[in-house]
Amino acid sequence: MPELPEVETVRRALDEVLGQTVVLVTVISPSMVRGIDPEAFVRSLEGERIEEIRRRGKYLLFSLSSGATLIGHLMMAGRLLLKDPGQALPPHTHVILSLSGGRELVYQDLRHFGGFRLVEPGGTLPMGLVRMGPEPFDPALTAPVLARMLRERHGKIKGALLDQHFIAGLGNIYVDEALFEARIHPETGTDSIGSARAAELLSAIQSVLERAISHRGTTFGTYMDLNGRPGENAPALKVFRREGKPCPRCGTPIVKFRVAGRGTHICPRCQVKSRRRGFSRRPSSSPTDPKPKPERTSRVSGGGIRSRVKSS
DNA sequence: TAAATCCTGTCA
DNA sequence: TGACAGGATTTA
Repeated sequence: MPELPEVETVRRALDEVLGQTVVLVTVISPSMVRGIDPEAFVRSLEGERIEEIRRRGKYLLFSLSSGATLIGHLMMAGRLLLKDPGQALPPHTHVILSLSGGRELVYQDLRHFGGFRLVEPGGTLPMGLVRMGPEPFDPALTAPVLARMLRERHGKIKGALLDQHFIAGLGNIYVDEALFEARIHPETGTDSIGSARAAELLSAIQSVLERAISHRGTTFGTYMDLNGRPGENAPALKVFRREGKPCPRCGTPIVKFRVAGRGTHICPRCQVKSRRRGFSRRPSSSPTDPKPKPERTSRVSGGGIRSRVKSS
């Protein structure tokens, strides 16, 4: 599934088409063009030169000569492919951009979840893009900043990391990997992660993503890069889709369960729910244990003091 | 904040 | 044959 490393891999390969002009647009599946009439999409896009291609979170943004922006999202099964006109169209092809360089940029999507938008200058961007959280490699995202973001949020850490408004670019694979790397249980409350562990988490997120980018992404099923090559990061994964296999750190079998509606993989020994002193939960709670009782008193509100004991 | 939803191929 | 996979949007 394309997450930040996969989309970044595609973006880098797309440098090849910079400066080229879109000479012909073929929309095979009108539903893959969103927020604009497909005929208007074709009319507006034809003749545009591609000036710049950026990535923001999991979005691809093509800056065009008129000032408009072509926005693409691969969602789960979308693929961009650069091919010669003679080559057969791959199955599930929805949109084709024929480029002045002689090649064709093909969008295929097995599940019809992804697609394109075209935003005119001054037009409204998709909300997901407007409200996108910081990039994981943004220098402004320091450990203290992340620690504060976590303190100000409620809910499970996995839910927060999957939320693009919280932090951009992570998906199920790299959230599981980063939490393993940082030894944090995915159901840990965001507001119980202290500054030290927030710093470990940020560094885990960055190293997991860096390694995946250097391997040109992770391929399990459908993801391929612009030239049809699979990514090579799968063997570097330590917990994702490795249930039953030994934890690379301690040998304990990896377990899979469900958090935030997603399949979640952890080492039950390395990733414990809470390590805070003074809050020792029942001796050994396994991830599949049903919660005995919420035992949550109403949250402090209305002038309550939020962090009185452990200020960072 | 979190669950339901969209979609279709794959696996049990 | 039905559960499952999953990112973003919508709904509660």
